[in-house]
Order: sequence, then C-alpha cells, then structure tokens
Amino acid sequence: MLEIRHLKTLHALRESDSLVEAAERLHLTQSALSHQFKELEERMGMPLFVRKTKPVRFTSGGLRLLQLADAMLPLMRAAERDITRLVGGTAGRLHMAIECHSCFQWLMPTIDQFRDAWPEVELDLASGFAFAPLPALARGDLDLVVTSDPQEIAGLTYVPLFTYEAMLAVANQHPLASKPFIVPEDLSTEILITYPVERDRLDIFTRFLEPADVEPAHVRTSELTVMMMQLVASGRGVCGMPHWALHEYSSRGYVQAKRLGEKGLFATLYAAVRTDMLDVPYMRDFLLTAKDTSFSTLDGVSAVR
Amino acid sequence: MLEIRHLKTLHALRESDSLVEAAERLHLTQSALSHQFKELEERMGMPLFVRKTKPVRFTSGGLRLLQLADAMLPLMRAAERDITRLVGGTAGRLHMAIECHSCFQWLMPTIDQFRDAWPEVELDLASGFAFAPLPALARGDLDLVVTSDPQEIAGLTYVPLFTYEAMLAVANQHPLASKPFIVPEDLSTEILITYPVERDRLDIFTRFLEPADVEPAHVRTSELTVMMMQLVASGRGVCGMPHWALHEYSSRGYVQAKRLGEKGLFATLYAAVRTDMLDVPYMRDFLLTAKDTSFSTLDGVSAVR
DNA sequence: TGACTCCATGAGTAAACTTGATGATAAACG
DNA sequence: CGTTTATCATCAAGTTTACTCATGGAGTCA
Repeated sequence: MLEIRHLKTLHALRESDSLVEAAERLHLTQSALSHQFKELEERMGMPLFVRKTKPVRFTSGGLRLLQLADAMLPLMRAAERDITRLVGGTAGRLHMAIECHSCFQWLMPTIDQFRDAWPEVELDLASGFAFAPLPALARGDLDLVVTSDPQEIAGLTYVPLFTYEAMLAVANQHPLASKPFIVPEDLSTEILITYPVERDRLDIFTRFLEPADVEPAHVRTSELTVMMMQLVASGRGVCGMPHWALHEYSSRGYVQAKRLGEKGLFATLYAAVRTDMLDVPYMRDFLLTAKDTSFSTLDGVSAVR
Repeated sequence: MLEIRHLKTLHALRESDSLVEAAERLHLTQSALSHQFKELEERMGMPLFVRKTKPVRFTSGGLRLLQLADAMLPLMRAAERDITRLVGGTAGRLHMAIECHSCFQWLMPTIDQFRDAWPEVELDLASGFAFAPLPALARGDLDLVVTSDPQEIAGLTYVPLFTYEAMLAVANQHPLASKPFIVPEDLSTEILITYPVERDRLDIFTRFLEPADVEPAHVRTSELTVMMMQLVASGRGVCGMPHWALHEYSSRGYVQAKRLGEKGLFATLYAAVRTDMLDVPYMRDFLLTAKDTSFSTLDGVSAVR
C-alpha cells in the first residue's frame, strides 16, 4: 500500500518547492511524480498537498505522512549503512557482553588493541547483563558473548579462548596456606571476598561451595582486584580468582594461591558469536587477538590451555 | 532499494518457520518469496537467512533488517490508521493549544460536550506552550489553536469565535469605582492581580499598560478566578478580566467592572485550523459547538459579538 | 499577449513482480 | 535403505507497475 518511495517523494517535495524540483532531486521526471501522487492520493482517499501554491502546502494527511517519513527514513538509512559496513567487513558493530566478571582486566588489552586496528568498528561492552546474553546474541542484539557456559543454540558458534584454574587467595600466614588444597568445608569459617555481582555468576559458589552445601562465615565484596589482594594479604578474608589474575600477586609472595578441591577447579572461556560473523574480517581479527592475548597473559603462568 | 515489502516478508518469515508458510501468510506464492529474497540478497550483497534449517535462521544482516522491520512496521500501521480515520472523519485527533489563559473556563464546556459527541476523537489540550503554537499548527503538530492574534500563515484559516471586552475588576468602595473609565496611569498606584503566566500573554499589559509605559505598583498572581475576585472585593488589588468572566460577580454587586480606556479594550478570539481540516466532520462540529458555547456564555452579558 | 512555469494526462515501454510447473536437495518415515 | 514428503531454486509466461515521452491546460509575470 504505502511505500518507501512515496515517503521519499513527499520528503523531497517538502525540501524543494515544487513537483518539478522534487523530480530533479529524485532523478525522476515531473510526470512520474504526478502519476505517483495521483495514485497515492487515490489509495489514501484524500489529497496530500495543494498544487497551485508556491511553496507547496501539505494537507493534514500529507503532514501526517511527512511525520512518518521523518521517523522512517533515518531508520532506513542507518540500517542500510549497517548492512553495507557488514558486507565490507572493515567497519561495523561489535557489541559484547561478558558473563565472567574477572575477565574485564583480561579483555581490556584485547579491546584496546582492537580499537587501534579497527577504528571504524563501533565497540560496546556490557557486563551487568539484566537479560540472558546468549539469546540476545542469537537475536542480533549482541555480537559477541564471553561465557564459560556454552549452550547449544542454533546459529551460534563457540570459540574456545583458554582454560584457566580458579584458585583461592589466602594470606601467607593463614592456616589454610599450609594445606595442599582447599575443600569446601574449609571456607565455612572464613570471610569470602568477591566482586559485587550475583552469586550464580561466581564459580566459587556455583561449582565449589553450593554443590557441597557450604556457606562462608561471611561474604564481603570489593570492586577492585588490588583492594581484594590487600584485604587477603592482611588476613581479613580469602578470595577466589583465576590463577592468571592471581599470578601477579602470588609470584611476589604477596599472597598464596591454593587449589580448590583435590583436582582443582577449571573452567574454559568461550567467545560465542553468530556463525556467519566468523567470516567478517574484523570479527576474525578480534577472536585471534583475544586468543593471542590470552596466551600471552597465561605465558609463564601456567601450562593450562 | 530496500522496500517495505521486503521488511514485511522478513517479518513474516520470522513468525512462520519456512518460506512456504510465510508465503501463505502474505497471500503470495513460495516462488514469489524466493525471487524476492534472491534479488534482495543480491542487492544487499549478503545472504539474509539460512535456508536448510527449520525453523529458518537469520544471518546477522537478516537480523539487522528484522530490527528495522520491528521499528518501522508499527510506525507505518499507526500512520495508515491515522490517515484512514482522517478520511472517515468520525475519528481522529484534535490536539489544541490556547494562548489566552482565561479561556480555559470558557473552553471546558465545549470540550466536554465534544467528547460526548465524538468519543473516537483523541483530544489533547496544551496551554503552556513553550514553542509558537501557530507554526506548530501549520506543521501538523497541532490541530487547533485558540488565539486572539491571527497571523497570516498559508494554509491556516481563522474562524472568529467571539469578541469580548477586557475590563478591570475593582472593589465597590474603591476610588476608581467612581470613574467612568480607567486610564493606564490609574494603575500606577494599584496592586494588579493576574493569572500566573507571562506578561506578553496578558492583554492588560500588552495593549493597555505597556503602550502607555505604565507599571503597576505591584503585581501578584492567582490561579483561580474566585480567589482573584475575593482579593479584589476586599480591596487588596484590581484585576483585568474578560467581561463575560466578570459578569457573574459584577452583576451581583460583588465587584465593579470598569472599562479600560475611553473606548474600551476589545479583543476577538479566533480558532485557527488548517484549512483542509474545515471539511472534516468532527472539526466542523467542534467549531460550531465552540461558537454556540460562546454565544450562550455571552448571552445576557453583553451585546458585543 | 506571449513567454514561462507548473501540473495533469494518455500512451508506450521496459522492468519488476507474480504465477504455476518442474526439478534438486534434504529430511522424515516405514 | 528405498520411498515419501517438504522445502527451496529455477524456468517460462502472463500481468502489473512505474517510468518516460509528448502534449495540453491553467496560472503568472513582463
């Protein structure tokens, strides 16, 4: 019924002052526009503009359609631009979400490096995701999700980034420091320090304490890793942390890193992307950079991949 | 390039699970959709959905276009509905603005009556207009403006509603009560009570005091006419008011209504509408009702029309 | 009045769209 | 494991649509 073409014509007509001028602007003949309006007005059942005046004047119906055009044409242009950039693959959008809080510091170098290499790509990073990020990825609201819990969703591909061991940071003189590894019950009398996020996003709860039905004596939160390390070092609590994040502190003897459970608590981080995005150059590059960064981050820290 | 039809097709394809089903939904053949997609994907330079899967899966490009469809299709439907209602003329929109503050009480009965008669018309009344209402009317953002200052704007018609005399309410025992009429200088020692609006929207300033360069001793404001009358009656100020608004009080000897200037201060109120809206049934009716109401409001109050 | 501008109209044409039939491919089924 | 069924692509043909070209009427300005 109503078509984009009509809106474009109306828009051009308002910008110019007559049908002829509007026709030129649209690279059409005046006759074409005349026909177009005739038919459109027939379909709408009302005139859309007054012809004899200069500049042209719109009727109420015409004005309403112009409102529509003003709303729709920019949307269209934006979408077409996005598609073009997507095809080109050197520009586009990369909206990320990360489920794992402690990955921030690991992801940041990757992002910085990427931003330099692909200045045309619009970067966005959301961490505190209210909604489930993987469906949002499938829906197209996101472009990449860093997760340790890959779910089988059609159209999504999971690219493994690296495997890390979650460990417990304790003060050097702490009683637990002498144990070969930590068991859940050890924490029932401890103060546990975590990032200020929901429990079900912290491996130490979901995969260590909760299966054993153990609750720490107290839980306190901190935004910054440095701050957490200070608290731990001064014996005011313990905290779970990826071994690579801990390495900087444990290798200097600032705190001790203890294994969680006899066999350790390992997790693999994946980058989830829509499968067809794997072909897009900037996406390939981001994934490669992310892997590289993770290797170098892990380098000399652990053999775990 | 990109057209509504394409968005509708994509939308239908997401709702159904295959091309055939989408085709049915759109009352088209499967072949039609196949052709349509082939061409669209060619134009876009990328596939938009994965065919072999069930339900169909969209590529990133397809998802982006679906986002666009989700934004645009509702806008279109709303616009088309508005146009239909505009043509029918028994339903539609009537967004008003009034420039003259004291017209509220006069307009309200008209609006009430109108609402009963045309329940399908979406009424909206704005008084404190930040922007100029007449250009907004011409632009299509408003549908009716009550003004006493008609400006020649192409496409607008001014329907005179009635002429009224602005008068000054003073206490019975007030010194000014004995004068045959008021001159601007009389107010230089008086407390003037006004509605709490900008000065340039009050005739007593723009057409009486300011031309004579006279400032009242003090200006205080009040929201309610009743309250203003009480203040005036108890000798705590004077106030300018349309004679019809004053009549209720002056005819009972509560206050005195004095002429402003030897010849009186008259103003005509107009309803400004876009000319083509004069044909719309509900608009005709509103204007007639408004005139009627103004006649009956004036009835027995004054012969001024 | 004549030149000019603007818009409407009719006819012709090329392109786009649709249709229905047919074929290829892949999944579902006995 | 062959058969059935469903889905999508392709083809040829008919139809519609949207444009251009050519022409004419109406209004405007010297």
